[in-house]
Amino acid sequence: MSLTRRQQAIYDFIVEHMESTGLPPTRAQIVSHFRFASPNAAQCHLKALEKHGVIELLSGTARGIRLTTATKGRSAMSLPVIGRVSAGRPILAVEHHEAQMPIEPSHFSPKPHFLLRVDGESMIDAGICDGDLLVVHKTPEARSGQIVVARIDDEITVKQLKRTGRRVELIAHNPNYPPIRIGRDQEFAIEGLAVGVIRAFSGGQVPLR
Amino acid sequence: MSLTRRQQAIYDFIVEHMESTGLPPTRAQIVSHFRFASPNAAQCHLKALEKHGVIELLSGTARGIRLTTATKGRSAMSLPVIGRVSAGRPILAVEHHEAQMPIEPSHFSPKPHFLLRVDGESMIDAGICDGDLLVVHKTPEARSGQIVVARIDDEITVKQLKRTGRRVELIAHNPNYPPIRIGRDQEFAIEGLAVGVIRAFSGGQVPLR
DNA sequence: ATCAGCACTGTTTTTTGATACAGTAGTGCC
DNA sequence: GGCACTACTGTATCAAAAAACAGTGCTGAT
Repeated sequence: MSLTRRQQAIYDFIVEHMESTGLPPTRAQIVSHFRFASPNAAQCHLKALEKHGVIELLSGTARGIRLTTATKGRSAMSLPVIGRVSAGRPILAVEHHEAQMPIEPSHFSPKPHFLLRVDGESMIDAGICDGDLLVVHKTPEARSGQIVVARIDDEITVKQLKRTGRRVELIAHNPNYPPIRIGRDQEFAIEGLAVGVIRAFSGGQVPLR
Repeated sequence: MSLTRRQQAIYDFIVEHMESTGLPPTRAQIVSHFRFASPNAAQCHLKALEKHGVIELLSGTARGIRLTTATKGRSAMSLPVIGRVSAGRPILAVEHHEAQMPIEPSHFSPKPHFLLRVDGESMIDAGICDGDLLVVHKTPEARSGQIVVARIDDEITVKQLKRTGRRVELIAHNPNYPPIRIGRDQEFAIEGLAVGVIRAFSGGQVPLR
């Protein structure tokens, strides 16, 4: 059952009012915004919205309007954003922390541990662009085909993992970058598994190929 | 100048109350929580907190307590996730709300208003894949070259905007999709501007081309 | 020793705000 | 035509809530 046009307007006003002032509106504030002549107009609309289940009215309390949809499942978790990783230092070292960013952990699986700023275009065909924040689950294990954050000697890189028998390869997703084969003399470790990407377009700029 | 132990407790109670009920507490609620005998105890504490600049009191309004910006920055802003948009209904209508997700608004510019779930592969060469959440700034205006959320008649689509003189074209970024030219008889509106992308890899699955 | 500031009690006044009751007008439906 | 439903006007009442005023006792600084 969906809202009528007028009910939607009332609902939008409540949301807007809460965002701008931090408080739900009173009946009187709804009345003055919509130029109603009677507080009962607002009251009836609120009752209708409650009947539709989109808000909850707390009887007898001032501004007792609660949004039922918005209140659900917000367990924001703040993850560290890792910037340029300097050689020879562990990836989560304090000096690599660029910022802290809240994300919804339940949106990613497995559980994310940190965000890594992507440097370079080598994974562009996998939809991972320069400057993107890669959402990473910290783990030393990964299956062939997964996108991983890997360390070769002291270099951190993001590539697709490919295991052929005992040989490990890191596949770039950009025709200009050849696959990387791990030599016997190289130190290799998987730092984490890519579980998501967060990108911000800077000023309407588009990452095109 | 920092808060006293007692003032901190009052402040914590306000934050906790707002998180659990969605409303700031009244003086009476502070009184009953701290077992005060007088409403003035609460009133004086609120005045002290306001003097310290951590809250703002809206004079004469019920529950008129606002947490100042310093504390607001810590908690992420929760944006609605818009799923499949049904024809003929406004994009932000309640029935399209799929979920609510906290994000860091300052990470995106201009200010994001909602998240739109991307349907289809038409923008894959711009790094926007099927199932991605597009971070959208709601605006009816956009410049040529920007990626927009547009409505043609009753269909919502994500494309790159191209203006050539008076003609408007929507460019897909996938060689299999031709550009869309807007006819004179078609209703066209820009719903918003893409300011970012959030993607979750489902179970190590990689979006490859 | 005194004074400012904190942390309250106790009381009163005045708004603010919720909510009930009684109606009116318009629409779509069967 | 009658009924249900939306969308209001207009009035009234009472509880919830803000906020002022007048105090008390304590602590720590000058």
